[in-house]
Amino acid sequence: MDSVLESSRSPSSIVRPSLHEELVERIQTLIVEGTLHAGTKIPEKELCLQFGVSRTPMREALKVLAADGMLSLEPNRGAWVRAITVEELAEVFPVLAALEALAGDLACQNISDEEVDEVRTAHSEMLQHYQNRDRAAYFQANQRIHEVILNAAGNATLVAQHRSLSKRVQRARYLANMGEERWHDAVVEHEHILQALEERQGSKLGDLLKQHLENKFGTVQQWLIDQT
Amino acid sequence: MDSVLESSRSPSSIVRPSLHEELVERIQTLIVEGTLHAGTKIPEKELCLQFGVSRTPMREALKVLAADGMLSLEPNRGAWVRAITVEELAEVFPVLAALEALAGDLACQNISDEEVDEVRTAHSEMLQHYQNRDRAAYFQANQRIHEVILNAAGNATLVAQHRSLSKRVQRARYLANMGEERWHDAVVEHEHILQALEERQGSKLGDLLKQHLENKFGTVQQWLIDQT
DNA sequence: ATATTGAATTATGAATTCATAATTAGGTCA
DNA sequence: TGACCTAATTATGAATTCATAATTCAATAT
Repeated sequence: MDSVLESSRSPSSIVRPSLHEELVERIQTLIVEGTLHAGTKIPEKELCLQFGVSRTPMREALKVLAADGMLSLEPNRGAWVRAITVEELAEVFPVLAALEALAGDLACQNISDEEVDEVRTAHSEMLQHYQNRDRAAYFQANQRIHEVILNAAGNATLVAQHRSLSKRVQRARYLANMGEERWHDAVVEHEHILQALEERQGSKLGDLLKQHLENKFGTVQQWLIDQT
Repeated sequence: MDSVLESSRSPSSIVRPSLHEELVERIQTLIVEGTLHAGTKIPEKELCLQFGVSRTPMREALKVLAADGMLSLEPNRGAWVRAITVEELAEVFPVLAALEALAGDLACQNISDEEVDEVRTAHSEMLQHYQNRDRAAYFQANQRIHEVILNAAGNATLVAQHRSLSKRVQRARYLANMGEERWHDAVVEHEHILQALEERQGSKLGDLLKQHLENKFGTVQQWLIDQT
């Protein structure tokens, strides 16, 4: 989980994250990027060697990641990368949707014109990438839109909870390619999302984001099933 | 955070939780019960002595608790029990409310008649305790109602997220006594909650739970402000 | 050839040790 | 007395060590 806490005592004290925090980040990245893939064992020793740390901070990091649901710890058998199941996906998406809905609602109360501009820009870029059928770039612009909205909600706890859940499904989400039809619909949905945001219609934006995510769920679920 | 994962390989394998897991539980309890109180330093050495463990599993537990927001780790200065601020309270409650709303909605789809009975029973007990102005017992019955609804939603991820956030505000929630008027209103709200549940009106139940929690927020916030 | 046993190997969980940073205590000087 | 500096003490972060559990692999029996 991402910590909500920022606890530097002096305003600009030198932030030297402890080893385990650094490791949590790094290992997370390895998982999301697929270097460490679902269902496989975490090569503790290797990772220690690779990162040049001892087992102590490495194991601290593994404990944190396990508490956050990224890994599972099998007693005396080590840490394993959690394979996301259809069941878990079906659990995570509604929760994520509820959090996004809240984010949308709050964002409309707090968002600055500059932030709306950011969303607009990312939206235009996304459209461009859609025209070019550039999935990777589309995905990135899309992510940015949701990120700006989430941050605009001005609720660090909400951001932390969302990120924690988001990470668990991020890889599946990235790999599950939308069909042509669904992709088109997604773009249309984003048009409405942008509009609701511009008009600061919080409740409506919340609903749209929720629906958008639930639709995405359909795609990801199908992909996961196809993976056997 | 609570882990969502259950990973026993054989059906009824002997569950021997690792030390750090056990410690996470125990320390959590110490915090919620107020033995370790907000703003104070965690006496690492003492706790090790008390629980008869070495620093290694203790520190693993502290890392997990910090990741979950219960503690903050100050580099080279140890772990401190996070003091909940009005700002954090204002962040946590809306998220909790959104999660409860979802839980209510899902619960109406999945809840069994037996579970509704459980809620009814707890509700009656709660009324009795209200009559007697027995705050502690009221609080407990109240907690049980919300717990049954949450579990009835049948979404382990949702339960885990809710519990994680709930713990952070649980102590404040417990200590903040409602005024006579608010208490009465809370009871009335619970009547409506029970009714919506019995009629399986998911959307309505969600709204009621959300509103109920937001009202509770008012009480807790005021209490926290009064604490200076 | 396959299944089974048991020793050798390896990995894990936890205690201990060690280097370094922070805190405390004691002493000096204004 | 009280502020300031330094040495001693203590606590922290991380590496290492150690006991035990799991796994591997060769040898044997079926």
